[in-house]
Amino acid sequence: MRWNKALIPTFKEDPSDAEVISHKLMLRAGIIKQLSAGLYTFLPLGWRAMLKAMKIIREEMDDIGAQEIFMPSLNPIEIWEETGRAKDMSEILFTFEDRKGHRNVLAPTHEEIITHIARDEIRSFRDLPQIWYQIQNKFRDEPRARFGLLRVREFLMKDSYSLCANWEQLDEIYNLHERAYRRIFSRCGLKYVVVGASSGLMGGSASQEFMVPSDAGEDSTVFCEKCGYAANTEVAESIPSEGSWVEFPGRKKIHTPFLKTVDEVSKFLGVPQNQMLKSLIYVSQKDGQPIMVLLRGDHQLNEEKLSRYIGGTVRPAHPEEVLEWFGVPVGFLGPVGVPKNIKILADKAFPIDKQFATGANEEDYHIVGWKLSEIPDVEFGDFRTVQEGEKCVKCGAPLSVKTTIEIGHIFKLGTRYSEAMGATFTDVDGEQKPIIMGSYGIGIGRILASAIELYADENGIIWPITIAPFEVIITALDVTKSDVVDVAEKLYADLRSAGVDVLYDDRDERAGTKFKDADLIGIPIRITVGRKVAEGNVEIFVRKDGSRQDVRVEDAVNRTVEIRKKLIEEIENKV
RNA sequence: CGGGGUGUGGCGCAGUUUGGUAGCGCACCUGGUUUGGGACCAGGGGGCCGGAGGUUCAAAUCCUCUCGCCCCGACCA
Repeated sequence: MRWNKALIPTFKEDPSDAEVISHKLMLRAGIIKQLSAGLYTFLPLGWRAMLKAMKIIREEMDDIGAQEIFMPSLNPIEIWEETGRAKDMSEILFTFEDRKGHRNVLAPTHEEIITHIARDEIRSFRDLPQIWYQIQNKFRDEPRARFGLLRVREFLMKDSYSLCANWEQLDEIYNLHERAYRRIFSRCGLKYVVVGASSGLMGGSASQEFMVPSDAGEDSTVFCEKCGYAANTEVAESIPSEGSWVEFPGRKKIHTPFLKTVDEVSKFLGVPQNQMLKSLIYVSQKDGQPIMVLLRGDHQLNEEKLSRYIGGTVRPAHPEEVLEWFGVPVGFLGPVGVPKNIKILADKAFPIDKQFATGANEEDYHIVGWKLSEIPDVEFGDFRTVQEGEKCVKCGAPLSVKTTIEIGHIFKLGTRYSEAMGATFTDVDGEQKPIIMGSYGIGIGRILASAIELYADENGIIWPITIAPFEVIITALDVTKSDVVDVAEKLYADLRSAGVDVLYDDRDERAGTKFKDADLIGIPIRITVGRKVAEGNVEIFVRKDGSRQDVRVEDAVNRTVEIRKKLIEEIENKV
């Protein structure tokens, strides 16, 4: 491609409404252009990088025997009602009526459509297993699109689905995906970790996420440096800190006017924070019933864990609701003497035989000296969020918590969809059984964003060569000089013949502009054709390490091909 | 959805407090001088100031409503 004729709108200044590095650089480098909140056009450079990533994905998917298909994004809502997800996902589902008045959805994912195909086409265990995948735009009405390509409302996803006759097959195909995903992300030049995750709205048994550690990430992941344990905080476990505990001579009610927070009350009573019992009220979205959750005062609730326990989403109760149900304002709640119909859950990190201090269910009063073992009908579970520094459950080393970008997610779905939609097959024993499914997603735009987050420097993007929009840029300085142009043109033609992706900067711009632009858009190898052609030389510059070398014009193509090969190998060797 | 911010040529911003009909830098066009890290000189084009309504002789500026975008909190590739 000749830059002179290309659409590569670069900017010197940071755009005002970008926050994270990848977003700023993608806008500045002419990779993407925003249309509206969470909607972006991929400009030529961006789309070329996307195509590179897709090529890698297709190769690896095809390699595990997956078959590429293409499903409609426009779906009648009825199919989403069959599985109940029209309701479960209603918050993020784009829906609208067509001219006949039928309700439609723009698909946020494709389990339903896959199951629809499967229930018609799969008859026998002999038809299984199957892996079907597609690369398709997904639509999710995110409450808050942000951070450029990291969180958008329409995005390109590679999604695959496995259909199996038994659980062993599912394990096998799930593992195939895990391996394929490792290869895909490694070949895209990313650094990532595979972590245990929650299956959330997808349902199912096991799930793992592929995470790129980055400050721009929106997930938080717990890591053990020592043994390698890693899990999304939604599912992560840890050994809580010991805490310190005081003895109360007996049960007592204490006047605590205006003292509401754990911090205030613990100071006033002289009780360690960990010995305070924090009583939170949540509401089950399913039946609207209130739930009381008890935690150590120094711990934080994890809503995802709670909703998994409940089997449905939850929300914090409004203060008015609390007043209505308990007759006291938040801040003075406790498990002693709550109305009978209220479900009480306690986090297992609070020792059952230790005395606690908590609200008295009476305004301006707290109580001390009770134990959880004395509270009737309490259910125990893991409801807390792991905190930095707590001990690893596997090896006891201190854990760290980092933010991460989720680039891939694999799920063992089981029979949730096949049962809901009647997708069955005849097994060897002649029985009709629901197909056992798995689903596996990759956010392709996030691959690009992650690469930029990982490798950019103060001059701009540094693409891993495997997903770079171009592998080589020829920077012709002073295009008014015929010897420069002649050499540049010849290199351009010869490199393309050698199968190299080349961008030829043939613009009549000053050297500084061209160098800055080349750095900004992050092309891995730059060939500078300038005054050194007088001595028969050009310069080869490697973006990644800043190395430069002068080579004879006649050796330039070979040398460039060698460097390109080396850069690719550096990535491929890590696979 | 709640809270905060912002909207002025393609981009980044000033002007709004104190109404008088729009300005700066980058980019763009013409000519010239320059030419290995975002040049310089001269000239030029482009915006009725997010939208609607109102107040006023007069509105980017004041009032009302509305929309977009960004940021902070609950979801996901």
